[in-house]
Amino acid sequence: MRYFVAVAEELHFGRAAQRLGIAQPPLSRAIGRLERRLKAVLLERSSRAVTLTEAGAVLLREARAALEAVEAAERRTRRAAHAPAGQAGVVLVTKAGASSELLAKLLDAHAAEPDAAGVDLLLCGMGEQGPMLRDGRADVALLHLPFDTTAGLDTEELCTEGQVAILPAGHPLAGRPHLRTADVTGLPGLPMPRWPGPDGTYPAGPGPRARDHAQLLQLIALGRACWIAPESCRTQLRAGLAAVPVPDAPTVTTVIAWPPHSRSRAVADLVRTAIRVTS
Amino acid sequence: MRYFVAVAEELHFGRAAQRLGIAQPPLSRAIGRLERRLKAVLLERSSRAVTLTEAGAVLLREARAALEAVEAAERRTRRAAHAPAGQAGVVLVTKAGASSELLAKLLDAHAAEPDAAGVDLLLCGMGEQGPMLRDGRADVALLHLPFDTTAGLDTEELCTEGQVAILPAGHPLAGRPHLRTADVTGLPGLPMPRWPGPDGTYPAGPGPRARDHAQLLQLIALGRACWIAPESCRTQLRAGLAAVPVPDAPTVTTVIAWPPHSRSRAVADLVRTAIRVTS
DNA sequence: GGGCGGCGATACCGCACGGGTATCGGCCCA
DNA sequence: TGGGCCGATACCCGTGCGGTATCGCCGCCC
Repeated sequence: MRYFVAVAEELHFGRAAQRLGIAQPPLSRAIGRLERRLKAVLLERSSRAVTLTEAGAVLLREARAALEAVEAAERRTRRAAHAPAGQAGVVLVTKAGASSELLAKLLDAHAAEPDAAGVDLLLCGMGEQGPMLRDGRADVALLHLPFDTTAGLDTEELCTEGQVAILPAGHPLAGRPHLRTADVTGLPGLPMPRWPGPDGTYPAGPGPRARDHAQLLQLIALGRACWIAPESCRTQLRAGLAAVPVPDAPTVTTVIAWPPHSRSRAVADLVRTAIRVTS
Repeated sequence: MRYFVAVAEELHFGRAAQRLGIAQPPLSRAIGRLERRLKAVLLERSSRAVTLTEAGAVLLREARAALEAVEAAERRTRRAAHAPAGQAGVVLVTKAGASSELLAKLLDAHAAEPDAAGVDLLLCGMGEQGPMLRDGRADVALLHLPFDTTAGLDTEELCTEGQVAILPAGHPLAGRPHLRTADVTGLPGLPMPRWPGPDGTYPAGPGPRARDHAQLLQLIALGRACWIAPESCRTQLRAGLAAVPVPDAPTVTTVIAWPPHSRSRAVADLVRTAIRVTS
């Protein structure tokens, strides 16, 4: 299956074999066997190009999910076994720089519980929490709707907040009591920065490129960009930045999420604590 | 992994091997290899009994999910390939005897769409829709909250309705304009029937045993039981049965659900049609 | 148009892993 | 203390997977 996913992604047996660290002939035969076993033609080979059939597209989606599931099984088992003193730790993942206040309250409250499991914190980029939960690198996540997707996860809502525009402190708009989204999106000389997608490339278009929140804030302080962010980030603004409420921007909901089949006691405890802290 | 799940469920190498159709020694070695590969002790063998370690319990949960995922991959691919004329069909699963009116409307509306994919209908027992979606026997399901769980599924709400008590036509309560839950639950001589769990066994306690809706309705008509069910079932009541609203019973929400990673065009079409039909 | 090069399939070979049978070793129980 | 149960080990065998060499096909370019 790993083999098939590699070929389906590369659409090229040679490169796929290279990526898998095997030679090309065994790969060809493996795919052939898979096709015979499933009694399905997965790839159309036309001597110049390899294309996915409809069945192949189905298998690609499903096989990715299946591989993630077995990776998750291996990783979680390894973690459970290697945990010191039989105390199974939980890995909590969230976007770097987001919800830091809530996070601090949650970690403090959880640490204060009797017989609390250890919590390992894992910070990631935007939109990476879902894959991390699915492939077992993490057990629980803090997500921010509507930016993150909760597809396939169990969730509990924690809190909602409005958004603010982050501007250079000296900017004319920084003194306003509030702004509309339209006021901020088209500012000459203050474009929204671009973020790298999951594949590491930046979308085309104008705007400076930023890799994380620190870079973003620095760009704004330098007067090269502006941004719209949840209110709670006001507590971590550095000098040279101003925040102005944007009432018509969508409200942001922070939720705690976990893969539905892995509701271990430790995860359930953490979720309960999170709800208690925010209610 | 299949091997480990078998042993973990049987807690007995001999029986597990038998269930898997292999001999016991290869099974022992396979588990040993797995433990070495994961660097984890999964089972405690004490010459008289086999018990799961904490890591073993984690792997059992995760491995079940992973196995379901690969089963799903195989099944869906097989279906996609064997579909006649390259027209990928969708399997819609729902509880036998539930939502039949909505179902009819949905199927009619969908068949009337241009270029609609074929829909295979699959009826199942209570609470079996989740596993069916997860292991690929079905692609979309109609669920009824709060009876079914939507954990790990993407859903769209379709409709909500109150519940009614189903009583023998001649029963004294059958003439009332409405009832409370408490009026129905403790009726002498009219207990709630018991349903078999997923493992096929009946919970202990009083009440006749029923295997499906037909048996249930017959039991009620015979004056041996009563039941509380969603309003929509009134349209399919046979003679000898009466339905009385129960305003304080929880309202039932019918949702359409699908596994999040498998949002194929055909599934998306069906979901859209379902929303249109019920809005 | 013919030679060339790229690419997937096939042929053939060796090893290693998964499966089988026979047997051992520890433990409970009679 | 011996028998029976159960998992582990020993040993053997076949299949499957991986490797190298080579073929067949088809665009491309000189």
